[in-house]
Amino acid sequence: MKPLTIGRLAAATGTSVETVRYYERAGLLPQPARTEGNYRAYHPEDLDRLRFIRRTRDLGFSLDEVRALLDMAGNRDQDCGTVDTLAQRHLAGIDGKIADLMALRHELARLIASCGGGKVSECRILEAFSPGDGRAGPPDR
Amino acid sequence: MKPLTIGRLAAATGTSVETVRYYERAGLLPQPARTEGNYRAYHPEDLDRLRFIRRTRDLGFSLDEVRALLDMAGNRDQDCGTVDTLAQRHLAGIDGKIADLMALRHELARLIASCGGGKVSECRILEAFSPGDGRAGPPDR
DNA sequence: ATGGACCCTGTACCAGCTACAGGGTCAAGG
DNA sequence: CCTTGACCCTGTAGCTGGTACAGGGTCCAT
Repeated sequence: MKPLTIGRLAAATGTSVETVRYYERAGLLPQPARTEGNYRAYHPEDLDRLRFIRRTRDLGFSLDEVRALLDMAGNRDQDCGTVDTLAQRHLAGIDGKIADLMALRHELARLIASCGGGKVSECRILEAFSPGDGRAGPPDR
Repeated sequence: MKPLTIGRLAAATGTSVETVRYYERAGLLPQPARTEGNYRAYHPEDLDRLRFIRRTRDLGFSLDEVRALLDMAGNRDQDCGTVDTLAQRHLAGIDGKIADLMALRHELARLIASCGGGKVSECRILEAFSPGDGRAGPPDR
């Protein structure tokens, strides 16, 4: 049966080889055994671990959070409340980001709606980017 | 009257001095004149320009986009359609991000709701992070 | 003249990768 | 057996948008 090289590991998880090595450097993946020719030789469990990492990354957790989650997942007898807490906090962060983007979106949409074409010198969008005074108009140079 | 030093410029626009210098390096702000003692000496127009930059950055435009917007604002006789296009594209990008975050948010909320407390070994959240098979559970090591 | 606030340049750092350069290894085909 | 090409190795630099020093110089008030 085929050895689990870094290329195969990467392909099986939709990761790039470089990213796998990066995760190793970052301490998310263990340093694997090496073959005679100094190739990384992974165990099938590493596949699970990497999939876990990808999944949590896809859910927007930072590498630090992923590390914490991996630790938690390792302590099978520990209470799962910490996991829940971390997830909740992450959810709150996401909600914050959504709210920020919505506000921004509305402002931008309002600006765009105000553009009636014409020359730059009378463009409402650019005006809105400029300071609120009635002076000379947008920045020089 | 007081010379417009970098500190004053920064303070007047809610920017840090370091960021102002960074914008200069990045080509967003012109290289200002220098005093005898090699201090940057700004013109009042630079204030406008920096405010423009801050405003567009707050609206989520990248530095590249800001540079483009500054160029457009400089060509006062040009058609403002390009500005509109850039803004529209930016809006679409924001909408995309919002959609992504919403999807992510729902998934995460679902996961959190599934957590009934207890030990890590039976935690639904961690399970959901793991590969979809019924095997040994979360990553080792 | 001295202290403190300000300014200067240059460099390194953050996340989370990505993209080389310059080599070594391995397996298949001729 | 040798070559070719795909893969792998390490190490380093780059990206975005700043932030944070270190180690110096300047300015101004007291």
